[in-house]
This record gives sequence, structure tokens and C-alpha cells, in this order.
Amino acid sequence: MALAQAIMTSLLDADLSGSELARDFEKSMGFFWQSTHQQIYQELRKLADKGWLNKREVNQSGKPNKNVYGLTLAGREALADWVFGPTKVQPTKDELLLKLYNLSDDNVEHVIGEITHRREEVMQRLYLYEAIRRRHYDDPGSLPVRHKGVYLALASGIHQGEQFLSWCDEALTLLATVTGSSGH
Amino acid sequence: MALAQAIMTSLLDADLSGSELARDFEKSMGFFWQSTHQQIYQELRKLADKGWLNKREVNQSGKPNKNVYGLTLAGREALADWVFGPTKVQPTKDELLLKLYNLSDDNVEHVIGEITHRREEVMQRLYLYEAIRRRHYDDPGSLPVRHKGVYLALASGIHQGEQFLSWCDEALTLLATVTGSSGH
DNA sequence: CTAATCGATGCAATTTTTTGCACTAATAGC
DNA sequence: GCTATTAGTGCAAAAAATTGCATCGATTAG
Repeated sequence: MALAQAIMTSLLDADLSGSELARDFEKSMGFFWQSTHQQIYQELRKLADKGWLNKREVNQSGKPNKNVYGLTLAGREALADWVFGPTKVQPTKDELLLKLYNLSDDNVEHVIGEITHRREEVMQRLYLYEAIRRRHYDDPGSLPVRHKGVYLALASGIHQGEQFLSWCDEALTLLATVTGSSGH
Repeated sequence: MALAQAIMTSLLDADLSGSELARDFEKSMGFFWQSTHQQIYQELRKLADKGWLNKREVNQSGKPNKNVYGLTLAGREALADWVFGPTKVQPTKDELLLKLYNLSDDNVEHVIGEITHRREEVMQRLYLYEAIRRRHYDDPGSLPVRHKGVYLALASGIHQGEQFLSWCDEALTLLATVTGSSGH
């Protein structure tokens, strides 16, 4: 959707190669914007064609050469302009909710298992986010403007995680009554 | 992703035509699973070919004929089996978060505007959800099993909405300090 | 030395989603 | 009666995302 902008944003601070970007997308930026290396490579080429990125080949000792991309002036301007354009949201599609619509005595146990599992995953992620917050964003008020924004994106992830945990608790409580009363 | 299952789930209680489904997708099911009528029509044809749905043409007085689809036994079984399969999640991609990464003195005002706007939208939606909850799911504990599941999907939307509102408040508070101190 | 392995890069086919249009039949305005 | 509009259905091209491979060097095992 706005993969182009996600990539350019990653390049704001440092020039990166395709694989470096792909790795970055598993960390920070990737917390809320997933992408695969294939997509990234393609998009990089497009952006270079457009003149928003410049590419320079870096010879590496021992390893194959890597192509490092950096924002051009035009790229920076395009990115800055983009902020004022329309904002798309692609809402989550979670098959778990769909499964809930199909809840039955036959599958409650299974669904409970899935919820429990997801709860665990989200909790792990939440620990990570909290650790980052504590480490880098202890006092948001005193951060430079741009970092305030980055902090808020992180905060969004934290809020969502917490919300999910509390939903899980409600769900598990309610579903426990089903298995409990229906016996077996 | 699992559009097929989303459609079949909508057909659990009643047979529907393409346009009726499309309208449904703007309501209940569509609260957490968006789709367009084009996609729905295509998927309906595929599912009918697979033998999971049957199609019957209904002549309507005055209007063009409509094709009404219903679940076949095979369809019901496939749907029931699907619940036990792997669960995919397609996490939200929200350009607003990307914009936050690009926060600057030049665009804070604009971003604040966008957040405020979204806050309003989410609040509206939340009112709707709450109304549905109050009307149909007053006492979740006493609902039949399947409706408990449906209720939990709704509850998920409510939790998410509330989470978003509280995030908005944090964000607006923090960003107010930026515009406040930078003056002008 | 040769073959198997690995990490980084990338092409290409397939599938999914989006976008734009087109047809049909009723309805409304003139 | 003729044209414009609207609701329901659907095709098809384009764009985006996913999946599966393919290459290219260096590295390790035999």
C-alpha cells in the first residue's frame, strides 16, 4: 500500500541495502508494517527509477557486492509531501474472529487453545515493546519532535497489546463456562 | 485470505445473493472483514464450482433476477473443518503510524488534525458497537454457544476502539506540547 | 580439489486485491 | 415515448503481495 513510503522512512537516517532493509523490517518499522525481501527489492528498483532513491554499488571483501540505496532530495520532498495526502488504513483481518462466528460445542476447546496461544505470543511481544520503551523513551516529553512520533507509534503497539490481553481474559472466562457446564 | 470462509459463515443462517452479501459485509461481518462486491461475486462462483455452495436463480418482479447462494452439506463440513486448521492474521497497516515516523515541526499540526479526525470516526463506530451490545448481548453468559462467539468478536471491536481512543488522548497530549512550545 | 551449504540478492509465476468499467432492468424527468 | 439515473450483477485489466525458485560468492566437509 505505502510500502514505498515505509522504505523511504527507513532510509531517513541511514543508507541501507536491500537485505539490511529487510532485516530492519523485522524490527522497528516492521512492528507495524510487514514486508518480504522480494517486495522490498522490487520496490527499491521502482523508487530508484522514479529518482527518489539513488543506488550505489558497494564492493565488499569476501561477500557479494551490495546495492546501497539512499534518499535523493526529490525523495525527501516526496516523502514530506506524502504526509499531507490521504491516509489509508488496512484493518486487520484476523481469522480467529471468523472462527469465533463458527463457535460450537465441537470446537470450543480448540478455540480456547488458539486464544491461549495467541495470548502468549502477544504477551511476549508486549514485553519487548515495554523494554524498548523503558530503554529509549523514558521521558517522551523531552524527545525531539520526530522521535515523539516514533514513540507514539510504539505506544500504539503497546496499547493494542494490552487491549488484546484484556480481551483474551474476557473471552477465556466466557468460554470456560461453556466447557464447564456442557461437561464432556 | 479467508474470504471464502467469511462468505460461508454469512450463509450459515440464511441463503443470500451477491448484493445481499455485499451489504452484509458493510454491517456485522464487515466490521472486521472488509470486501467489495466484485471480490464476493468471484468468490461465490468459485465456491459454487467447488460444490460448497449451491446457486439458484430467483426471478424478481421488476428487478433483474438475483442468484441466491446457500451452503451445501459439503460446504458446512468444509467450514467446520476449517476451524481446526491454521489461523492467519493479517496485521493492520495504518499509514498514520508511518506518518508519525515522519513527524516534524512542519506537519505536527496536520498530523494532530488527522488523529483528531480518526478519533471522531472511531468514537462513532464505538457508539454503534455499544448499541448492538446493549441491544443483543446484554447477558453474554446466557447466550447459546455460537452466539457467545459472535459476541466475543463484537467485544474485540469494542476493546480495540476503546484502546484507540486512549491512545489518541496520549498522542494529542504529547503533540500539544510540540505546537505549544514552538510557538506560532 | 570437489561437492554440499549458506547468506545475500533477485527474477518470475501465481494469487489476491483493487480499480474501472459495462450491462440490464426499473424509475423519474421532461 | 425518450433520455438520464439508479441498483444489482458481473467482467477484466492493473496493481500489490505471496510463493517458489535461481544465482553468486564464500565456507566447510570429505
